[in-house]
Amino acid sequence: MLESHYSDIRSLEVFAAMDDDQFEALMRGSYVQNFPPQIELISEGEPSDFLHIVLSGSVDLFSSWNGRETSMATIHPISTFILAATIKDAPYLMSARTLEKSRVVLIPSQDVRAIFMRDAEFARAIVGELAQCYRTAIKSTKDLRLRTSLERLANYILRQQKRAGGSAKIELLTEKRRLASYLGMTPENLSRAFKGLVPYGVTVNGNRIHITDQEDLERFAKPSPLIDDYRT
Amino acid sequence: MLESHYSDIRSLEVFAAMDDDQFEALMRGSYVQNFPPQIELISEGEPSDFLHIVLSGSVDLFSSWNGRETSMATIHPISTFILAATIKDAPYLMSARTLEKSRVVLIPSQDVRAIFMRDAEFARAIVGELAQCYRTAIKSTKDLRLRTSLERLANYILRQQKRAGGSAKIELLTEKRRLASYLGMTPENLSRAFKGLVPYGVTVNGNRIHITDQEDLERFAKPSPLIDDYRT
DNA sequence: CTGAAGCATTGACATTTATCAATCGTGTCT
DNA sequence: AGACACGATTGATAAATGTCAATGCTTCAG
Repeated sequence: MLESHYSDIRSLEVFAAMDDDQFEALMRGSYVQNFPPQIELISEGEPSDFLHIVLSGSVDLFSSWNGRETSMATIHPISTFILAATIKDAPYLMSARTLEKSRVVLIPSQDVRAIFMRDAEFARAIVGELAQCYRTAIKSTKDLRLRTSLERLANYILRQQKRAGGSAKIELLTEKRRLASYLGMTPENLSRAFKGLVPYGVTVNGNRIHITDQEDLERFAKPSPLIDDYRT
Repeated sequence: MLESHYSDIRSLEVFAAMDDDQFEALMRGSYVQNFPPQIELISEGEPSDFLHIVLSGSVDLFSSWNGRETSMATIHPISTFILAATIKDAPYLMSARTLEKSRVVLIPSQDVRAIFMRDAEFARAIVGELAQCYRTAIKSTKDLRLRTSLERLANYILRQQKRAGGSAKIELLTEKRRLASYLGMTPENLSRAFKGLVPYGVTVNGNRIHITDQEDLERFAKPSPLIDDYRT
């Protein structure tokens, strides 16, 4: 693998504290590949052969059952995904597909596990990462169980606004059909939900969202750090 | 703390491999307490002062938002809970209450974090535990997103049956109102869902569930190891 | 420029789920 | 035994969400 990405990857929390030699070893065994959009990188149920890192582009994690499909999360650069399956040497619970042209690092799971056993700093870093993933999953479950679809959309908009710096005008970076799936509803209902937010100070035009009444929206959405703050 | 529980706790996967001295140190700083039923042990949002271990009885993890409440999981002996919050030194995302008279070990979170930094074996064991928790959370999200309430109930019954050894007659160990909350529905709908399963070979009488047609139920429930097998 | 493809939107309708109120059943206390 | 408390069930109704079909709007290839 080209050394040009080393520093980017190294700056990830999971790899930051580990031993130099171990990191080199990990990188030497890994591959970097470019994928076109809509390529299925992994399929749920398969053994976890590689730990993945998105360097550029974006990746959708989704799951299927009985002919239905749901989008579980979107991975943006630079981050790893399916770390838990790699560590436990267990089958993937989600499938992954590129949303756009993406550059992805593949690190053989065996190597990750071997170095996990050797390098205590690496092990500790993985603890931090997994705890984060777990807590994010719990938050997402709370979002789903405690809120209606309208409330989920309202809070999603507020989260995106925060990520974008707090401006009253933000842009949707995902297709609406995928956003609908992510929010646990149909595209038709997402359309209606956007209309349902007009009384609370939200207007939509294509990908542009305009928050005309921040206070009103927040009063309706009732965002909570225990659900909506993905950093803690 | 009394030494009589040491071996029980030590046999937990998280504590099994760690250094003897470190384990002793952890135990020396911890408390064992007996709680009556319906006591709120922790509240979401609070700082995570203690790692908890249920020795006997059972504990319900639940969350609230905007006046609504949902049961997230039930903890049975012997297991830890809220490990992620302890390790990250972050606020609890869920509240916990005893369901029955319960014996609980409280280990100061500071001690856990200190020993986590010192003992590499402990750190690795925590990785295993967190990966497990994460994967269980993902499975539960898939259950919720991909299945109707009737399907969730059907699969719940099959999981309980497996846990109970596979007999055609099993007993519900939880109140129906709490089961309803856990399955993401109202008690009224749980009643109707049980009736809705009669055509697929399930009859209910109080706490007793009788699976009269195993094949039919499985054909309807379509259980999947990627959702319903909590061990992998 | 034009047509085809694909997503988004809308309306009508069906299904699922929640809510409210009443009733039933069971166990407990006196 | 009788009264009470409490969860479970039932029925009627409302609200939320999904489905289907038709239409609108962009984008992009030819």
